[in-house]
Amino acid sequence: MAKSELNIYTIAKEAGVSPSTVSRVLTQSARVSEAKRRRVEEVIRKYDYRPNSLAKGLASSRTKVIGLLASDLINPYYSQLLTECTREIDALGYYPVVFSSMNSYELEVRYLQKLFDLRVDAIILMGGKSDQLVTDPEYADLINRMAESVPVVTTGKVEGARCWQVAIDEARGVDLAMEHLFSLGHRHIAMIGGRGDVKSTYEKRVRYKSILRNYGITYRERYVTESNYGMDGGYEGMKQLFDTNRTLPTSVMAINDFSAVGVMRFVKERGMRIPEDLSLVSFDNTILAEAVLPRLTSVCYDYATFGKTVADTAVRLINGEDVPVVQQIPSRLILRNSTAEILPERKAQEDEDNFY
Amino acid sequence: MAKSELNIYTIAKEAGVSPSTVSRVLTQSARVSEAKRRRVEEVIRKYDYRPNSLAKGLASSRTKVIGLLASDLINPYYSQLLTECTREIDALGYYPVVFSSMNSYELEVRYLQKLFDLRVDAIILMGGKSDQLVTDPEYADLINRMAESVPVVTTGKVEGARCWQVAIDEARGVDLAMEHLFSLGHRHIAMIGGRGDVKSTYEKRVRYKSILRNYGITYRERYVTESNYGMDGGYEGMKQLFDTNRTLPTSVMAINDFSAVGVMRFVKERGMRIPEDLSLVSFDNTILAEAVLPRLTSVCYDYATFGKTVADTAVRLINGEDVPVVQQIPSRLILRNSTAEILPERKAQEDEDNFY
DNA sequence: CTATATAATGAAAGCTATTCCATGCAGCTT
DNA sequence: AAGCTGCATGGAATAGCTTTCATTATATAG
Repeated sequence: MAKSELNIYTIAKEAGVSPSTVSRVLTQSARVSEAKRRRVEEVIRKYDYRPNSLAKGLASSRTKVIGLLASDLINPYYSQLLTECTREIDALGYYPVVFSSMNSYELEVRYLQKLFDLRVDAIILMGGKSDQLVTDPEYADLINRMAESVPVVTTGKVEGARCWQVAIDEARGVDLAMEHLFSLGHRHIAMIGGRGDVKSTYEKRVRYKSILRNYGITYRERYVTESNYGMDGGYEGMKQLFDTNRTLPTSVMAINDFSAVGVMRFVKERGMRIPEDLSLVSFDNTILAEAVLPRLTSVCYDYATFGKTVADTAVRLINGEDVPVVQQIPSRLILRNSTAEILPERKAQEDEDNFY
Repeated sequence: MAKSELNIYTIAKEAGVSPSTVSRVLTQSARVSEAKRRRVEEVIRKYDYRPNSLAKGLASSRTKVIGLLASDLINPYYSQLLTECTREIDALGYYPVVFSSMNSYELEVRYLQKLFDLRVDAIILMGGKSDQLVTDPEYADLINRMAESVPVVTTGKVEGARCWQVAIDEARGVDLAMEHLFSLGHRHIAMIGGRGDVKSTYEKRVRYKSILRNYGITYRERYVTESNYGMDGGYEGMKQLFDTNRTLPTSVMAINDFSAVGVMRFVKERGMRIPEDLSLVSFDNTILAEAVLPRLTSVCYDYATFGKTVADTAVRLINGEDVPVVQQIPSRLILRNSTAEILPERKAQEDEDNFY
């Protein structure tokens, strides 16, 4: 681990120019005579010199780095979003650095601060505290303090904080899913998994209720389960549904692909089939939806557009451009094999109002 | 975006001490009288002062950041490894920053350099060029240059480069998988997916052949397919197997969980069942292996140990400790439902040497 | 009570860039 | 020929911290 001893002064001396000139060659910020540029570039190549990003950032107060903070890497929802966002950030000439808070609020706050300390040019927040229904005022304060010197973009709305939001149109997603189920004859639709204190989940539930009302269908509390976002959450939710209903609903919306997998597992264990005995729609349309059999009909957010919009927003804010404070990402429904028309006998059951 | 104007001098002045003293309070590098410390801490809190990491890193030539570069975020193999590694890095008092090269060698090189420019305290490489069978000499050179001033740890061996390796014991994994299949009566075992120019795949294939030889079983070229690491790779591989063999092998090892899913899909489409008609073992044991039905019997690397070892290695190198250049992570086999005893009729077929 | 070791503190240099400002010089204009 | 313009360049200040060294204050020993 030798000392590098290699800096802009070394290069300048070796090339017979001033550090300023070397800097100009490096940053291409001003014109340098052809001869000197060539000479400097030669020396740089000869020594494999690489400018120190810390010094550069300190001196210029721009780092060309955009910091991403996601609450999880294992959930493909974040992986895919991160990947697309990262791709665009790169295309726009910035470096994307990723932190994962591993679902810990404590880490999230710490890393958020570190991102600030590192003087990244913009901060992008995905999930976690920024997706809570009730915003922790301290968290909003923190974001506000950062927002004074660095643009902050989130995928959830942080109440009372001056930051930009690129959000999914949750309501539209629920519309699509439910319309699809209705069109297949389903009237008894459960909503499995997720926690009500998470904004995106809360919004889905609100829409779910309101659609039922519009269609004149009774809202049943026991059709909505509260559980985590993993497979076990879906499994538990389905079990709960099974335990609290004499007759099962004919269809289920799972809060994400993981929980849908949990639902599938439970259903399979009880000897029922998907989609024949139960239609299943999930949200997120991650790679998981393609991986299982039957493949999942899923609400899709178009990660490419989503990630791109987030990245573009960040960069435009860096450039001081005007950007709408809220942008919505449209949802689509990807039809696969986990949904089917309700069976006649189930339909009959329904007509007799045999559902408990 | 107001100017912060907030630096160590501001704090020093406000607290009536010198910047050196503030620095001492900040870094806890030397003793400061109780009274002054309290005073300084108070002022820091009052202004919400946060030291600039760039300046700190520049001045101290230590950043307390460890850079991770993975070739992919979507593959849960990397997500899980990254997560565990990250967890340990955090526990050891460092900040983990993640770059993803999105399977692009060009990006990998660029980000690797950026990591160096950012003066991270250590660099961890996962996959990509560092897992190629034949090391690109320019790449090795690059790593060697970095390695002069920063420890580099990889999950694959980079030929001719002075870096540390924490690798999976691929051979052992293959042993476990094949012994398991043998014990179920299988003699015709295919190996699906992956590319021979990827070291980890190459090593698996080499072991595969040598085990067959040890058991006196003919090695058949057409039982090994060359394809990518996605679901389509597994699907295509299985199709190829189907097309080039009059009688299918009774079992398959898939290069990873994704390709196993592809295999399952193809098999399903042809109306065959897993595990009854075909036993399937995969490598990596990612969350995907738990998600599909039947759940996959899979070779597991214990991501927690793996990630921890990688992180520990990096930190020990930072501290100038001696660390073995190569460390192996043991494999286990996780038994699930994708493998079963060979069917009697298939067995009979085998005895008649009816296999083509 | 002096001598000496030790703890606390400040001053100043250093880390490695960028950037503003001043200067020199060539080429034009009049 | 004098004056002006504009480009190329170097010098010096600056960004915000750490760290070494020197100094002062305090405590302990003799």
